Amino acid sequence: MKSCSEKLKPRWARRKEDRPQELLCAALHVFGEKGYAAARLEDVAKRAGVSKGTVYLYYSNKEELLKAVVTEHISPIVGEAANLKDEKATSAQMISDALHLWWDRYGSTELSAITKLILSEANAFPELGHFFYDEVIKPWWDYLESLLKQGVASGEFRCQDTEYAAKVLCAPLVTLGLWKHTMDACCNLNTDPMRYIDSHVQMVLNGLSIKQHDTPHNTGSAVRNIAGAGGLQPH
Amino acid sequence: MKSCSEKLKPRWARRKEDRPQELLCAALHVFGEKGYAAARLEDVAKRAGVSKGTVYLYYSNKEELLKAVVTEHISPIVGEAANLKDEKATSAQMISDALHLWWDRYGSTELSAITKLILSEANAFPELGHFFYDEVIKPWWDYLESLLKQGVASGEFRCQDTEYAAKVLCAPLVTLGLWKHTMDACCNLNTDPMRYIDSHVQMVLNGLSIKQHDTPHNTGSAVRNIAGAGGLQPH
Amino acid sequence: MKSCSEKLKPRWARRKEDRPQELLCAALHVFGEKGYAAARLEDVAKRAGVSKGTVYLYYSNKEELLKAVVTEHISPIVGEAANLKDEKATSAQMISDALHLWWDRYGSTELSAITKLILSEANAFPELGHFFYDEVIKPWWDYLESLLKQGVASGEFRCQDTEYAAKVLCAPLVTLGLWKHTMDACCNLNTDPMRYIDSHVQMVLNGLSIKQHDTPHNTGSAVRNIAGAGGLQPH
Amino acid sequence: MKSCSEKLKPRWARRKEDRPQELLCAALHVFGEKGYAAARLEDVAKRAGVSKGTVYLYYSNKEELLKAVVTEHISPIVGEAANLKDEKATSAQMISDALHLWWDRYGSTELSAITKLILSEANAFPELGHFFYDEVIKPWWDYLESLLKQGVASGEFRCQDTEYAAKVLCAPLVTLGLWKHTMDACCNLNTDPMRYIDSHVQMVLNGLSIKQHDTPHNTGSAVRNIAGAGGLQPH
DNA sequence: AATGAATGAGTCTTCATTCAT
DNA sequence: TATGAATGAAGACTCATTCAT
Repeated sequence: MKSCSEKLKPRWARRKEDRPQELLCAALHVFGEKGYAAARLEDVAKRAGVSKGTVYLYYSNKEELLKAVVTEHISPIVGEAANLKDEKATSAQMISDALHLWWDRYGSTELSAITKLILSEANAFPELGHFFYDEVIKPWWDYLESLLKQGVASGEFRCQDTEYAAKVLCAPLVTLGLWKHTMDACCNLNTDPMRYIDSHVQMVLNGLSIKQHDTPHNTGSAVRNIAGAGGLQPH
Repeated sequence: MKSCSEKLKPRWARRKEDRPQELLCAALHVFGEKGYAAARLEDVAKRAGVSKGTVYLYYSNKEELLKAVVTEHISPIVGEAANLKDEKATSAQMISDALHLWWDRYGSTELSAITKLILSEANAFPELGHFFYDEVIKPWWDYLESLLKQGVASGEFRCQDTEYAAKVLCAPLVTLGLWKHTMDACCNLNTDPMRYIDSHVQMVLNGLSIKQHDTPHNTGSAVRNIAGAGGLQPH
Repeated sequence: MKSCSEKLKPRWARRKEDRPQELLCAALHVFGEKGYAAARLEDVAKRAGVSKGTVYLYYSNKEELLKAVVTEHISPIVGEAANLKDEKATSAQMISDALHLWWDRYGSTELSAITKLILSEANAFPELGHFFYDEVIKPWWDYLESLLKQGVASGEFRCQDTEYAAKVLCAPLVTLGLWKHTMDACCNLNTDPMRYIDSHVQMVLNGLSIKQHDTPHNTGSAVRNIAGAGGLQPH
Repeated sequence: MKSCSEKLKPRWARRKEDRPQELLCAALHVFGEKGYAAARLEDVAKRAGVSKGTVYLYYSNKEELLKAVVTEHISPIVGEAANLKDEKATSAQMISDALHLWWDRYGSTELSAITKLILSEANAFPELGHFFYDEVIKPWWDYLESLLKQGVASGEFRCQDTEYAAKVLCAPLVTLGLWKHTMDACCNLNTDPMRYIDSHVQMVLNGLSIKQHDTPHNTGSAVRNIAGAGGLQPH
């Protein structure tokens, strides 16, 4: 796997042993809350209980700290999906397990702040986005697709487009993770993750429709009902 | 209505009425790409074809510009979902139409940069998150839930938890919109929106499982297969 | 008299006829209130009921406007003191009249804002200070000194140092004019000019002491009573 | 206590404790010379031998710096007048001493730049004017009035209006302080403070008139002698 | 290794000044 | 003449980074 992390490791992996993890935790928190640009290194230092200068003993600058935050936090789950073994279980069960696993190991922890961080900063630091895609997203997509294919092969699942179905399967969990870090907080919502995941699993496995039928074509009927619909400007 | 890319008239010939929209377009682009904090007003001005000072003739400061970007871009779709009328169509068809509508009217336009912007800045500007939730998200959730309930009432759908199912229904579209603005770009992916939406619609309507059954309980089987799984720190 | 104004007139005196006096009045008000640097030309324009650009039709820039404000407002009283004729009155009466005249013609009008303006800006625009000194202050000093000398010559006054006594005679009126424009306003005081001037006139003519004696020497007794007197730093 | 002009230690050796006073000295000088609005913080910093950013380590912004300049420079003389003790001296002697004291402790130092500063900025920062009035002016007025009353009570002084007489007594010293900072500089005058104060003291104690009489009423005679007297506009 | 005072480049913001109408 | 939108130089302020201790 030609991942970004391999290229990056020589640069980022120095002083791994003695690098205080408090710094990375503090940085994830502050970066996650404020975004990279608005985060002040002094706040990170304060939160880690050290002085501003100390940060520079471990990370040569703000950008390196960001990269370390992402890579170090992610490293424990790098390749995790790829190592998931086939189980002697129904495909439905394995899909459900996989989605719950993602949530347990990722979405429900502060690690999910990483998602927000990467989405926000991927334009400024494309290698971070690439790294995240290679090490986290793609393996999960591949794993979910393998489950789907296995289910189709065994006659348990119907699925015409396993590649995109895998992407779609992940999506609500990603959204949920983002949600917990943003809208839930600012709107005083309190989305229940288990209820959310269960709804998702239930829907994608059994479907909404009692009587099976082809996917409806987009009739555009709803669109027609919007009076005076006009955007600000065509983009 | 002129497109953002047209730069016809010389500076001085452009009228006061045109400026705000030109600035809002430019600002959405720059804010969406860089984030609020990292965006330079000079870049916004340059993109709008004006000088730094001109921005301040229309928006009293950077924050007001951000708020205007969000509110003005969103205003055309405010209440849109709430105005969608019931159709004489199957519920399946209406769900499909609704999801396609969302994409046509929102996800596929530069408006979707708003989502990223709001997720990134909701902590710093909670009123923006709140506004977006009240005016865009909640109405759509409500609309989708009404469709689900209608389908259940008519015997067409099975759905135990219409509230959360509505949230889940939206999620992949949100993710897709974010994706187009971040990972697709930085990883040279080129996710096909129609194929993605169709997979989503197909899955949620018909379900993956050929033989219907109860939602599997989370067995945690996948988790057990991960060796040495350990996060950076407990969060 | 080689006054600054002669050198300056060629530059400042243009367009005298059609130059709107509202502009100068507005400028005096705004400059007097905010000071030169903090005054916005737009405020001057607004107060004069014209647009920003119009100011530039009459004054080539902010500095010229300031100079015009000073010179034009002062010109009616330029040389006024020098033209005061000897009266067939007691010197005491003439001193009193002179001080009341200063107040009537100068201190009590918005012209006194000029004093504040000049004191504030004399460092930045020394020629203004010089002009004011030559055209207003010096003639008044000379006039007052001439009255004092006349009084001494006629045996009505005792005065050892007519030059400095003249300066001192003016001083309370200057202070009063400044006071009305600053402290009176911000501290809600309401100093009564007539009562103030009368006290001044009474004191300088008749003196406080009932029994005449020499000016006491500074014994420094009061100083000795201040415990721990210590400034911020020696200057 | 080192003087402002000493620049001994290299930047890095100066301690945190020294900075504020160095900055306040520099700021008083620059504010006093240019006025608040026209003063550039960079000039203050340069004069204090530090960089722009350093100012903000000690004062959160320009306005706070101004307030600190005023309050810190004034604090040593706050209440000073109120603490002046009665002396076993003639009231004339005490008046003379008091006026010389004011000059020694205030007018002759760079503290007198404060007066100019406050007069210039009292409109913009009324609390500064108020503070100065409460802490410096009013106590001095009260002190001088107490001396006058004491003199009247003991039969040494005649004074009908001690309240206003006290105000008038201060005024020439205030004017002198302002003068040294403005007109003296720009007009190359060199007013001799001692001669000035002595003239003032002599005049107010003994009076100009050899033969005592009532305060003359304003006859307006001088006014009548001015031909074509006409202000710019009625104010 | 750790500190935190100091630095100065970079950005927001203001406003004198210009200029096409 | 008059307007006011537009400009851009200048200055307040922030904060990543350095460095003497």
